Amino acid sequence: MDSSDEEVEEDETEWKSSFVDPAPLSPAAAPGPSLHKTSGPTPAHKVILHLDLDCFYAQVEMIRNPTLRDVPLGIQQKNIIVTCNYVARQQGLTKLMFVTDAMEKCPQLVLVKGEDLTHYREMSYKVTELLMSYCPLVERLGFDENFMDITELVDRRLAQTPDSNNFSFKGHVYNHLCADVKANEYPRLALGSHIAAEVREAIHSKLGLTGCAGIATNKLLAKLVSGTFKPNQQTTLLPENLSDIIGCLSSLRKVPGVGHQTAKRLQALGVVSIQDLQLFPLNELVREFGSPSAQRLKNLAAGVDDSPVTPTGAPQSLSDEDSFKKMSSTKDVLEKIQELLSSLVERMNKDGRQPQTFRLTIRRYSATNKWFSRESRQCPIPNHIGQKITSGSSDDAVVQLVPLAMKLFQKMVDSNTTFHLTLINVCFSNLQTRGAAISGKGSITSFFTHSATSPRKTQVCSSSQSQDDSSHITSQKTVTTKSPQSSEAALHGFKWKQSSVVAVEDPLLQTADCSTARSDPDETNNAVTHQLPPNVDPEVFKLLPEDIQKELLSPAYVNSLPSTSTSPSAPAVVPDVPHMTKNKSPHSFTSSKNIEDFKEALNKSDLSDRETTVDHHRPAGTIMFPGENVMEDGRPSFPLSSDCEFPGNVDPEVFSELPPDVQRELMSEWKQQKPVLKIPSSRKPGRSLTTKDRKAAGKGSQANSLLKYFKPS
DNA sequence: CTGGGCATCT
DNA sequence: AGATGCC
Repeated sequence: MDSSDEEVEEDETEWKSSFVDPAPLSPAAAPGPSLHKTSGPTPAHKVILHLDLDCFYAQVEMIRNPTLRDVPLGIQQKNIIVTCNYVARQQGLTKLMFVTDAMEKCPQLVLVKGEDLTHYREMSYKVTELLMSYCPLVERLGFDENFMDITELVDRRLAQTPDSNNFSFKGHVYNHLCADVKANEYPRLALGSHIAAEVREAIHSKLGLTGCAGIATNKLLAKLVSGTFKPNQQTTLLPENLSDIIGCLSSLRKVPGVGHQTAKRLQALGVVSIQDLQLFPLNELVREFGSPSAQRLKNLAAGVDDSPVTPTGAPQSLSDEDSFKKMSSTKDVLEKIQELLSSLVERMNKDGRQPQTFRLTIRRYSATNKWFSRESRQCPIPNHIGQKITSGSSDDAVVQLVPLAMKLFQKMVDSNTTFHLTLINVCFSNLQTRGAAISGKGSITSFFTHSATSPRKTQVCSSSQSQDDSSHITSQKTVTTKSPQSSEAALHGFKWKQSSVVAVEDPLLQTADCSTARSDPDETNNAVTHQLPPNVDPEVFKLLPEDIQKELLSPAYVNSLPSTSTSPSAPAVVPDVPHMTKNKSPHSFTSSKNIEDFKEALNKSDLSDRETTVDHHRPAGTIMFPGENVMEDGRPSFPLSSDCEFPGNVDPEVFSELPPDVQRELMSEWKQQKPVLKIPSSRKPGRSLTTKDRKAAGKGSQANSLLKYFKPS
């Protein structure tokens, strides 16, 4: 905001002289006088390291199957070679080629399917973990790139270097054949290059991976320079060569941060090259992009990047998706969602955190629009379902999530009209660290809560920078929302960390399962289920929105296809190497084991499901639960005491979807909490409880989590 | 004839 | 909720 508060990332005086056009200056690059705001040691350059693993997916597959090392290898996702090893590149293959083109160019190409990212993801986090053992400021960019702010590491090393006249560079120095003479001019970058070499060596010796590194004074430059010598090499950029590396970019698209859309808009302004952008009047740029974006673009064109390395920590969302040529039946959608959810729930469980939000995303086919226009709907995840995820009752969780997903699907797609989907994505977000905080019984003795009470370590991690840096960082936008998240992540990274490496089950979490195993003999006989299409489990069916039920029972589906598994085994594809955890096994809900699981789930979730009724005349949007009478306004019809009304911010529709036992639990919860929460029945529906409200009201009680059912609007 | 993730900003 | 951008 205030330019005077901004840290001066780029020491202009060091490179400006070599820069042809000094016009583009960062707003942060305030004139001299405002510099001595901080009287720290030096407002010196940061030292940023960018690490970029070579053809990452291919490397992982070559580790899993070493016989692939010597053959041209391509990683195939659908019809695309997303990456290939260097044997293949020698024969002219590049990233993101079509399979047909690739096979044409290289007939001996060996293909490995790469749609399941499990192994890549696991290896990716191992790399990030390893980097974090050097310094906490590690930011991921995709699965195969990491930024590190090694300023402190460098300065520490510099402080304990006796001979300040004997520095050298490891690896290449951009635009220098032999830059060691310059090493004493740039001792910190020189030390950075040594750290980079050590880090790369560690990645190689401990994980068997090679990669490139770039060492520079900001993220933009580090990233730009890291790719200048490939593969498995590293390059340092001296400030005096800034204009070189910026100037030799062939197009604006090469600038990280300038994507397809931005480049198009710039082109419309007549801005095509870096130089164009450097010379383009800021005013007009602001008119097109707004002030922040315009300023950012200007800075990028000047090689200026004041963005901090923001520790990534654990991901803020987990998602799983699949794309396909055509999907046009509700049954197929249902099955695909089941498949995606099964795998996603497993991952979520290993992560250990509890998701509070579920999102379903689709992409519709459109001749013109095929790439873009995804649509999504999201909803809160009822706590009892979230607990099933964290407690490991994955099949139960899936069974209960499918109806939620189908409900969201209905909001986007009218199943009465024809539709044509090309992608489905399921996503968990709003990930809560305090996993199974079940209060009804027992305090939260979980491992997490314990660590959460000692936030000391967090501060060490996230702001152990020099005073200059930390004050700068906290003045940046990122920290307000992100820092709490990443602090959490840093704290709880343990579970997250362990899970990504070994998949350890936390016994504390397991004991936290609140499901009081109520065994109720249950017979699943009803008149409807025997008409169900194949692959649709009756128990799942019962939980589905009524419209979906109708849809699935329509003659079109009942009469159609025996629907057996399709196994498209491509000719040239190497069979997957045998491994224990096949995450995306197309296990659907047809196996008897799973059916048993669902029965068990239903038994646990309800005590009175003697009979099942499906009311086809029920208005859309309500779900019939077995054994419960639900009135049309969504309120349960079981007797309620007069003082137990819905709080004003309860969405009846959401409430109606809850399993009966949870509905009862909620109602009794309200009876108890109402005096505490002081929710007037006249409360405006538009306003929901704030986070603070919830914390204050529900601290340590189940209400805290249950109240999250309510829609904010 | 187009991946399967992630993140941020609006 | 969508757009955009990164890999």
